[in-house]
Amino acid sequence: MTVTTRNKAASSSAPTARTTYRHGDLHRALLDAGIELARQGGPDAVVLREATRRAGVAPNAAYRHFANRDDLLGAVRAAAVAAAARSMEAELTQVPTTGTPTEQAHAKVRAVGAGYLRFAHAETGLFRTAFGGRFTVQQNPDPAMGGATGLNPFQHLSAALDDLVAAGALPPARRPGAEYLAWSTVHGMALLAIDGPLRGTPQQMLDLLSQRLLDMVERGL
Amino acid sequence: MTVTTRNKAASSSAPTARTTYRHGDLHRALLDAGIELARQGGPDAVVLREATRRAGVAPNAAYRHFANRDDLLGAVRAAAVAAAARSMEAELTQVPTTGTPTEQAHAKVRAVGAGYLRFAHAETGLFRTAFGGRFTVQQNPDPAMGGATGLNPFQHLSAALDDLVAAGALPPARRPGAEYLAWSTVHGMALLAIDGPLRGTPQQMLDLLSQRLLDMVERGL
DNA sequence: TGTACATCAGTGAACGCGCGTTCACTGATGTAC
DNA sequence: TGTACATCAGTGAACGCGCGTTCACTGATGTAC
Repeated sequence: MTVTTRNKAASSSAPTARTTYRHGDLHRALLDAGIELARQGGPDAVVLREATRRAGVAPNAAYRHFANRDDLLGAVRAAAVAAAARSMEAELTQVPTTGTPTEQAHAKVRAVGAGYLRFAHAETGLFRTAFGGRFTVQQNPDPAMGGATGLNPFQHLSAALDDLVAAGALPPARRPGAEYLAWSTVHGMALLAIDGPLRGTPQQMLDLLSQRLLDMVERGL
Repeated sequence: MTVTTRNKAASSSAPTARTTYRHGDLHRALLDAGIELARQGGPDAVVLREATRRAGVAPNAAYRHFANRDDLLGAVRAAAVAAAARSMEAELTQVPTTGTPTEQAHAKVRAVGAGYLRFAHAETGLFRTAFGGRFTVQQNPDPAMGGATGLNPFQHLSAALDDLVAAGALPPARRPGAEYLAWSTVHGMALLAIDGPLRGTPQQMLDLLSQRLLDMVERGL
């Protein structure tokens, strides 16, 4: 590989000096920079000029790859939603395959909720980017919002609730709309812990509250 | 009343031309303008220059009454929290005084939750100002955040849960932290309905979901 | 294999915007005598 | 009751900031011959 080869490897968001006139993969670099900005400061921190600065490029170069600032933010948001999906998947893989179908189904619902809360806590900036301001995660979504399994967070939750019905642990009559009841609950707690009165609460206490919250959902659904 | 009398009546936020050099009650006028801005556009819309514009005054005149933009926003936020408290109180007065203590206690908890959700829906901008970004509503709060009864939203919820324990409908062991479980639930639904996937859902459907959500909380606590 | 050329990714300079905030001021008001 | 004066609420002008975005450009790259 010669020095003047298209530096596809230079796609990191670090402001390393380019050796080539062309960047190589500026689209990716801008997206990565945007994701990093969102990680640290939430959606408002996704500033087009700052992303180009980090990519080591003139501000207007971004317009070769994104229509405008909103377009970049949308791409960052999709990445954030996908990261949330992956967090859920990480919890889902921990669910033991032993136990009755009912136990497994309950464990899956808890895993989805726990993954959501864990993501909110561990990646506050991305969480706020994904679910903070105006957002939509539909049933027929942007594939960019899926995790490794291709399912987005909403779909993971739906699948878990479907399992609950299949296992006979949730009356079918109560199934419609149950996503929104469950989602409301964890969403609210996530936000109270990030921005609200639970901010600064010790992690141990938050974990306890989260468990009680998931108990409440199981019992209440 | 002569023309040059201090126009204390001119404290509305309307940009009516002043007849006097002094404004009369600019503090109030700026606060009212700020509240109106928050009503329409949430916390970010509380722009100091716009508030002075609406008060018919030079931009820097605001600094006679507020330390800076954040100070004004804080005052607007307190007013928004107080408005939320009043919304809860409006629901609480509807609770019938007939019925067993247990029934009444349950009804009060529902009323507090319903007031919160109603406020979020009816006054979206104020709701987001009060509970949208970083916020705190403590147990020993700014009295400016209380409603007509002097209690703030958090205190209303706490009182309702205390009643539930007193009526024997909630085991005392489950009382600590129950505020946060209940609050999470309605907070999450409020936000999903304002900014999230439930945005645009018909009011009828939202009311139904809200009732099911409150059912879930009652059953699950 | 070498050369001419079209493409288009990134450059450099500039724009208008609205914001929060500071400065030295002016003039209406209320008070002390 | 009238007058001098201190107070301080609101003025007018200006600042620096960083943003998103547009313009005409330049020069590296890949391709057609």
